[in-house]
Amino acid sequence: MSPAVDLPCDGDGVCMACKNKPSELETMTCRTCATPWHVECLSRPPETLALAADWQCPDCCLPAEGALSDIAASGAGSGGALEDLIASIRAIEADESLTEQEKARRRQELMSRGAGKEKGQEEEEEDREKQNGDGANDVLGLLDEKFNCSFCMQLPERPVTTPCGHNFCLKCFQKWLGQGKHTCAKCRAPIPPKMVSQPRINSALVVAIRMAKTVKPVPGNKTTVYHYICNENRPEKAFTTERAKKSGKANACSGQIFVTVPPDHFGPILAEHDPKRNKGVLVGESWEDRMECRQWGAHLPHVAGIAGQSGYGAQSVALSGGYEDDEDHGEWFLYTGSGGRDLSGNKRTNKDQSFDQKFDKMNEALRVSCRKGYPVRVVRSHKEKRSAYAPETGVRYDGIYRIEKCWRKVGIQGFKVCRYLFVRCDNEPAPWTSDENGDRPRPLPEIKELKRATDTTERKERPAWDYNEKDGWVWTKPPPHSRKILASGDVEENKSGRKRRLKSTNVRERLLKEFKCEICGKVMTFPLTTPCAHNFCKKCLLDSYDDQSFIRERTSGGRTLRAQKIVKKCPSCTTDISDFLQNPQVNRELMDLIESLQQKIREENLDADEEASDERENNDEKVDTKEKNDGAGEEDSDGIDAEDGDGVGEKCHTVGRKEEANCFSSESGQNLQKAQKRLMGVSSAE
DNA sequence: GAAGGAGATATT
DNA sequence: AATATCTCCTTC
Repeated sequence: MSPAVDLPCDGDGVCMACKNKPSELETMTCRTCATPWHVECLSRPPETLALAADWQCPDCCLPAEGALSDIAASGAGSGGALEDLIASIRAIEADESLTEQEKARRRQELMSRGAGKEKGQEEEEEDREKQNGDGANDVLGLLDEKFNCSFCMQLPERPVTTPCGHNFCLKCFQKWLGQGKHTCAKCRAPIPPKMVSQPRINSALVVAIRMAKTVKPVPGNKTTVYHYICNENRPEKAFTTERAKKSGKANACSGQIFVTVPPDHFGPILAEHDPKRNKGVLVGESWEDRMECRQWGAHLPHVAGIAGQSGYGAQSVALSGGYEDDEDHGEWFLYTGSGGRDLSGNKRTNKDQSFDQKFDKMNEALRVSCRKGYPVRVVRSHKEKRSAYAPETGVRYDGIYRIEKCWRKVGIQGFKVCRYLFVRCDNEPAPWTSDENGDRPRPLPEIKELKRATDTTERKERPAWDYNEKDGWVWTKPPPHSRKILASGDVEENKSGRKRRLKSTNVRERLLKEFKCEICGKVMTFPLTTPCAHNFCKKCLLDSYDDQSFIRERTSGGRTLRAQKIVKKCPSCTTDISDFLQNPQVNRELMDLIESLQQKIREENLDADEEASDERENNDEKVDTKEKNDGAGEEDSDGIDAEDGDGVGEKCHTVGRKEEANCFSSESGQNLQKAQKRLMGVSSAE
C-alpha cells in the first residue's frame, strides 16, 4: 500500500524487506533505538563512514516523520526538547553500567515519557511498574516481558491487539499511528484503516491483566518446575562474586540447582526430578565438593551437616568428620548432633565443645525424622578421615538411611551430645559393598552407650519409609508436603501463605475463564483477536462462516458484473471482519499465556491431590499426635492446606489404606491422567 | 608445605 | 546467630 517503506531486521536478524539474513557487516544498528537494519535494503543508506557510525534508522531520524521529532513536537513543545531527548538517549548509551537490555528499556521509557505526559503520570507509571514487578510478574510468572507492550515495555494498560496478533498499549499504539505509521511496530504487517481510525481495546486482556496486577505475590506451588526455574539464571558451576573476588577470598556461591525437588524434599532424588540427565541422583555418585553436592540436591546446606527444619524433619546429613563422637559402620552409624560449640568471633574451626547439645534446631529436625521414620539421605565426605567408608576424595551420595533411635549422652569432650542411630534402608547396594542387592531390614545393632543414654526417643508409629517384599523400600504414607512454597529468600512462609495460595488458584482459573472463546465458550485454542477486539478460537471463528469465499462473482444477463465482496460479520458484533479473516494471525502471546496458565493449573491440581492425601494421613494420625507438641508453634497443619484441592481429594477418601500404601507411586500417575482429562475438558475446542 | 586466619555464602 | 565449607592468603 505504501511505496518503498524501509524495514528493519526482525528478532532473528532476518531483514524484513529482503527476507535474507545479512551478516553483521551488512547491518547497521540505529544509535537511538538499537534496531539492526540491512544496509542494502535501506532506501537512503548513510553516505559516509562517519555518518554510518552515528546512524539513526528511518524510524528514528527523519525530521518530518521521525519519532523523535514527533515526540518533541507533541511533548514539551519547546525548541530544545528534541535536543534534550537526544542528549538523554546518548547519556543512556554512554552509561557503561547498564546492560544492553537495560539500555533498550530506558530508551523506550524515555521515548514514551517524552510524548506529552501530564504530571503525575510518571508516578502512575512507576506504580504500574512496581505492580508489574512484584505483582503480575511474580504472581503468575506468566505475564512476563514477552507480553509487555513493545513501546513502553510495560504490561499494556489498555491493550489493543492488532490483526497480526500483537499487543500494545492503546496510548503507545495511537502515538505510533500518530506518527503516520500504519504498520505493526512488531512485525510490520499493515494495520487496517478501520483499526487506525478506531482502535479497540481488547477487554479480555484488560481483565486478565488487571487481575494479575491486583493479586499479591503468591507462593507458587511446590512443583518441580518452579524450583528449576528459580535457578535458571545461575551459572552451572559454583562461582565467586565480584565482592568475594575483590577481597581475594572464597568461592562460596552455589551454581544452579539442577534437580527440581523443593529444598525440603525427603527421600531419593528420582529421574523425574532430574530434567538435566533424567536419571536422578544415584547411590555412589560423587561430587568434587559440598557446593557441587548441593547443586544435585543430595545435601543442600553448604556448611551445615544437617539439612532440616525443627518441627518438620531432616532430609539429609553429611558425614564429614566434624564430630569425634561419630562412629561409622557403613550400613549403620552413630551420628552426633550439631551445636555445643562456641563459634562466636571467628572461631569457625573450633572443634571444642563448651556446652551441652540440646534437641533443638537441627537436632530436633533429626529427632522428628526419627519419630516419623522418614528417609534421610546420607552423603559422606572425604574429610571424614576415621571412617573406612568415607570416599577418598569429594563428597559421595550413599543412599537412604533411617534414624531408628536418638538419645543424649555425655560425649568425649565431657559435654552432652545428641546421638542418632542411622541404619541404611536403600533399594540400591551401598557403594562399598559387592552385594548386588539393596538393604533388607536388619536387626538393630547393639549400642553399648545406650546404657548411659538419657532423653531416648524411639519410633512408635509406623515408619513413613519402610520395606515390603514386593516393592522394597517405599513410602508407606505420602511424603510430608513441602513447606517451601516460595523459592529461597522467602520469609513469609506462614498460615497466610495458604490463603494467598488459594486465591492464586482461583485467580488462575478466573484468568482462564477470561480467555473463553466467544463462540464455543471454552478456553481458546489458537486465539484470534479481531480488529473489533473480540476473541475466538481460530477454528471456531473460521468454521462459523459457511461461505469460505471472500468474493461473490455476479452476472447479469450474461454480462459479468464487478465482483462483490462478501461481508462477514464478527460473531460478537456487526463489524465486517472479512479482511481480517483473509489472513487471521493467532495472538501468540495470548496463546503462550493461556498455555502457561493451563500448565500451572494442571500442576496445582496434581498438588491438590497430593495434599488431599496428606490430610487423610493427618486424620489417621490425629489420635497419636496429641502427645507430640514439638514445633507446634511454627508448624502449620498440613490439614488446612488440603482444602485447596477443590474437592478433588474427595474421591480419594474412599480408597482403602492398604491399597493406598502399596500403590502410592502409581496413584500420582493416575492423578496426572485425571488432571489431564480435566484440562482437556476445559481446553479442547476441536 | 601444612596449618590456620579471615571473609564470603546459604540456610535455619 | 549458627553452621560438619571453600578459598586465598599469611605464618610457621
